[in-house]
Amino acid sequence: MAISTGIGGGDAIRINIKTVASHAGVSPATVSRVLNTPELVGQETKARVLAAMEALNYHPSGVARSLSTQKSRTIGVIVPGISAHFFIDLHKGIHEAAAAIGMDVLLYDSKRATGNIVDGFYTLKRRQIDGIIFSSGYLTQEYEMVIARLGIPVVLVLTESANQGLTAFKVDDIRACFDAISYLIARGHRNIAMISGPLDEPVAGKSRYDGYCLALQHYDIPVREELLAVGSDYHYESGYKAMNEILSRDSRPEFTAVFAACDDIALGAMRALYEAGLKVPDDVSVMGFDDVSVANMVTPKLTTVKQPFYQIGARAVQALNDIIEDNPNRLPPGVHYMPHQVIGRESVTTVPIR
Amino acid sequence: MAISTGIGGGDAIRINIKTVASHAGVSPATVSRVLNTPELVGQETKARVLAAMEALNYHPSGVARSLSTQKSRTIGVIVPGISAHFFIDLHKGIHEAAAAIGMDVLLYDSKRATGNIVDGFYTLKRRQIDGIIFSSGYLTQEYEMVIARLGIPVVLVLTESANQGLTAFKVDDIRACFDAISYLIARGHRNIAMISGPLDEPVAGKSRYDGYCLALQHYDIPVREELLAVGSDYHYESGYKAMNEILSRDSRPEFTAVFAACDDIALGAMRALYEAGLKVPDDVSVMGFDDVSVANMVTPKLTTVKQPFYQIGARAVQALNDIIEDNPNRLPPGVHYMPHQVIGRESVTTVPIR
DNA sequence: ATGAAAGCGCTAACAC
DNA sequence: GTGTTAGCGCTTTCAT
Repeated sequence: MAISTGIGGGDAIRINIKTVASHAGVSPATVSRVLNTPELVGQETKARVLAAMEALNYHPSGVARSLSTQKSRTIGVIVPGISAHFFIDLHKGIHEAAAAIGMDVLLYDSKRATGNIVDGFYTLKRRQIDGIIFSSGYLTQEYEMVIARLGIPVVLVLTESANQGLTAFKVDDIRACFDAISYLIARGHRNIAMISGPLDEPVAGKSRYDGYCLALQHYDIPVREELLAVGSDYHYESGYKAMNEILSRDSRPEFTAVFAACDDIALGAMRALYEAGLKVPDDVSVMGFDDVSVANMVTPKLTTVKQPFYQIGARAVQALNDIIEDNPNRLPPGVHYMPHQVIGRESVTTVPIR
Repeated sequence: MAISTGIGGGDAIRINIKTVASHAGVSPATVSRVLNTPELVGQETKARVLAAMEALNYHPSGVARSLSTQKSRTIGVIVPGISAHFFIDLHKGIHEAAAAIGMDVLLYDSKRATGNIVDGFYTLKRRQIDGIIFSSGYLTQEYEMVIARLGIPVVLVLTESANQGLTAFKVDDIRACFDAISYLIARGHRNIAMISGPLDEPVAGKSRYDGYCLALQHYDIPVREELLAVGSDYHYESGYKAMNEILSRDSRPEFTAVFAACDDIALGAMRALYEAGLKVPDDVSVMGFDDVSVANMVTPKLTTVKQPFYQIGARAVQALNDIIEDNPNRLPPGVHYMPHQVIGRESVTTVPIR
């Protein structure tokens, strides 16, 4: 006998709930109770158990617990790459909100060599995560089907889904860009160039350009094609290249301001302007989007539109948890817009009247 | 009977290994085999099982597997805050290397509201993580004792431990700073200011200042106290404040270059210099440390010392895995220095001969 | 307030 | 090549 319940003669003795129980002279159930519902345990029994845990250096197994309860207290986060400045605050919001409710976070990079997005869902499913926060681009029908099959709660962040069946948190990109351009127009700019992201990308690509167009039209300013350059992604280099592309067009268009689809692009554009001998903001104003931390660390400090990444992350885990716990007052599916804000700094100035 | 082995009349049928087994007309063990050691299973049996999995939309439970194998294929990472630019590449290295060997990563922020470092060890222990990568400052004796009690493999990153009992990966900070200062001296600088981190912090604080002093001494240049400002942390604001502090000293010391303990500090210093009407690099050269991505996105581009964060992260997970698997050719404990590199860009220039 | 016992879903000897 | 069975460490009715 002696199924290795304790001091049996073997290798390193594994301290588990049974060991603690027998050491404290109680049943495993009681030990479990002091761990989970201490109020249901008698004072002195509890004390004995606690002492035994301490003495035995006991650490309850989360995986055994998860197997038994069918919950892992873990949320999975699917992102496209972990290096964007972009994601720092989002992760912080997610992590802190998760920590606050005793949840852990498992990150899945959908761009990593061996995987892709669908793989991410499967991987996280295997891990028994309780829910997923998804921010890896537009959520297609295909993904929605996978999610449905898997039966995992999913909340979207910085993006939205094809048929609005999932709850999502993001900024109103069109509106935010409309406001950005209005800010520029209010300062006298009328020839405003834009460096967009890929236009076949619905959320940060197309809609930000749409916002730009809408604002121009609203103020009766013609949208001119020669003032647009489409970046191939959202990085510094793309901004640099795109700006140079505009600068080197046959008939170099006049413009007093540039609006970039994100801060990194704006920084690249500023560099190109600098190399072309143009001063920011004296010769041309530059406006970014995101308000990543570096926006405030460069000279001139970048005027931009702030996305509340931290809050978006935090709200997402709350919403996800509400779904997981089946909280009656959980949010309905659909996009929930989070407030953006134009942050005026140094890279935009008023156009001198001449 | 019918322990809910399958079609029993209940709520949502849970698909587990048994369901798949009976559906395929084999035993659970065989299903387990096609999952783990497919080569030991007959061709057509395997096919039947695979088909059953597909048909039933089966996803093996990682937690049950972990409970059974006593391994979670997860590594924990303890960091002080997740927002430093600093950590982006490190995390990328860790994540990609981990993904490559089928491991997941659980991040624990030691600065998060409810926790501290010791708490982090306990939390991760409960999660049954297989090992820990620690980068939350100097590893004290106290922490080493906790680690020993917990019996978890730990690898250090960007830091070291009190008694060298753990394997660690980092740059040789003293040497790296020596090289940085030598680079400046080779370009004619002799009056070199430094903005250090807190000097009571051994790895990035004290040792980087030591490297600075050593280099000066090596070239017979006196170390002058009025050329040092101690930052209260490693952020932009500290650099800004520290630079202003030097600039506003009673007898403003002469200097042609500033060496910062990290890039963020360097950026703050550049701002202070700019506001003081001093041009970089014409009036004063600035040298950073780290080579975070923004170093290359500002104008003038920052000359700095590159720490190979990505490689450090990747090496750490390899080393940790070797310890976990008890690989015979695993690395010995102690610090393993990773190569640093001076990256010459625009913020440092040669001192004009006068 | 506490105990007994049956699972949670998988793996790993050990048989055949 | 495949099946049997005993756990892995915890939670959770159901008794008492």
